[in-house]
Amino acid sequence: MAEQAQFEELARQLSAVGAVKRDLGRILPPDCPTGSAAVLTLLGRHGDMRMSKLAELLAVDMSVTSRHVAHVAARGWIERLPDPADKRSRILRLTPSGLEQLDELSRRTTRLLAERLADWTDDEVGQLIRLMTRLRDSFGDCRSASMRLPAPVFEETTRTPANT
Amino acid sequence: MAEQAQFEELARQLSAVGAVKRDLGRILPPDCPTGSAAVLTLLGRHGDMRMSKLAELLAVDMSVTSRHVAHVAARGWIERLPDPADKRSRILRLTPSGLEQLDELSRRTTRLLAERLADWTDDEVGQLIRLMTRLRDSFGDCRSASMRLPAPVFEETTRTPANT
DNA sequence: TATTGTTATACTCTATAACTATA
DNA sequence: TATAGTTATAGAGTATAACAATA
Repeated sequence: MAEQAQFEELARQLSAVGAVKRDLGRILPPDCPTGSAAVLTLLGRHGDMRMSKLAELLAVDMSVTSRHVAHVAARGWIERLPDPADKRSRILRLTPSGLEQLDELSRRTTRLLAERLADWTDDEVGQLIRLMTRLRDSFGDCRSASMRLPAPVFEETTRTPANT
Repeated sequence: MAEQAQFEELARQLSAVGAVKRDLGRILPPDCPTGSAAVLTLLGRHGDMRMSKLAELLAVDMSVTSRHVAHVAARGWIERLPDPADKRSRILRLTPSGLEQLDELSRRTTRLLAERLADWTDDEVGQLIRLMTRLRDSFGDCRSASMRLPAPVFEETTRTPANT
């Protein structure tokens, strides 16, 4: 278990990484903000899926997902097919146009990262990816269906909750 | 130099880490959104500073900084002292009340991270911090006064800009 | 009655531009 | 003329709640 000072520093770095995300967002094509880019990326990586699945992957509320999806659908980058198994549901699928857009996103993002991380080794990038993925898992496991942990216990915590 | 697939994956993870940030934001005290928390944290870590310095550390426009600062100042968590060296400038300083608030932020954040990262080793957390810090530096160096690189060159790029 | 998805509303963060005061 | 900071305005992301259609 890490020390408190480390957790504070990690929180700081998590806050600060927003600047990097904004830099990446700034180079996106017009009409394709970060929310749309995330939708296209996830559809390209995981293939066709329903709204609810996409919302889970995005880790945002389905109302938010609905907005993003409407945006990319309006531009013809995805189509919303009826789900034969459930008429309430809709299957999301990238269109050829969406694939092109996704390629463009990929080119721009890759180019910026290659430029900025020019002095990083392959291994360092891999390490960062691995740790960020694990960080996400450590947080996401209590959201998704996994939930294999019985719920956090605070037996040893005599400290007051300090809930203001 | 890393491969393209790695950069794509890194971009994806950077996008996804937003979920973790939102989780951290949700546990903040009322009246203290993430912007305010960032201001308090940076003042606590770096001591008194001017608006412009804070804006640089936050890596956001000074207009944004001004808003956040106004918010925390209105709640008495910081004071804005005149700068004897420059009447246009203002020195930001945490108040005792601000220090209390900062302690509360620290407790909440640390508690959540300790809970979620319970199975992480001290070394793993340290690695993640180190790599995220370096990532930020790799992006930030072209923003701050450093600017030691002569500017990105695209001599070899025959590819069209594709500025759609 | 519960679930999938949409829409309306509100809040936070951010950037650009116009403006004030001072250097 | 240039810089430090503020304010007005606008755009994007997100969450909650109310709602429609279907399971």
